[in-house]
Amino acid sequence: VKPTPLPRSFFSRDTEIVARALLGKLILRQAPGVPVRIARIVEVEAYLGLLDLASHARRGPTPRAKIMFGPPGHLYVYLIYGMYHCMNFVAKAGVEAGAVLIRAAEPVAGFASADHRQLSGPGKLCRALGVTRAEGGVDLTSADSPLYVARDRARAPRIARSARIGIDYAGDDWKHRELRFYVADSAAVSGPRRARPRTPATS
DNA sequence: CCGGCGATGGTCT
DNA sequence: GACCATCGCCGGC
Repeated sequence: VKPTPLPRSFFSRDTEIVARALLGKLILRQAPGVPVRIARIVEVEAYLGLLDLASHARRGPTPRAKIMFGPPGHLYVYLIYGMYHCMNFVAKAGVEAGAVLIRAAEPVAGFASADHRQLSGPGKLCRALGVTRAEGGVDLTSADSPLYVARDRARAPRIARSARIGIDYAGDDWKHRELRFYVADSAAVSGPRRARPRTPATS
């Protein structure tokens, strides 16, 4: 029996709220001839749409960005540096055009490798899940979709936050805003942690 | 362990 | 024609 997808109302909220709420949720990836792959989200970034100078939606509904101006709960996938894909969940419809970038996850089931960091980074995540622009626009709230999102049976994780990664081109206002959220104690988080635990001296 | 850099192609001006 | 929400290799310490 498949887990029940999160409803559209989950995604139809402020993008920052959706981003935080996605931590600990499960991504279910189903493709013909491949076992179902399941991953638990541990790192995300909120992109606030038209006004956000770091967002692809900042120039309005261009061909690439127009999916973010549509209904929430759909998938936005783009190609970066000519070789990697990144996946986003559309969070808020209409003019706001919010989206949440999924930056890292923990493998739960269905992966060929045992590497616990194989999903640690937005490009690595899409590569391991086989997600490309071909999946762009799919409905994340249907159990029949090639990709959907569901609750996990787990307590709410401890959450930390920081500035977003790789957006130095955005103005001073936006590049410092703490719109990256991650599970504080997960080893699968990519990039820097706010307070890196120091290795205790070993005897 | 850390910083620098190149790969590679779509998107928008 | 410039830019880019990345990754992993390579060399220096």
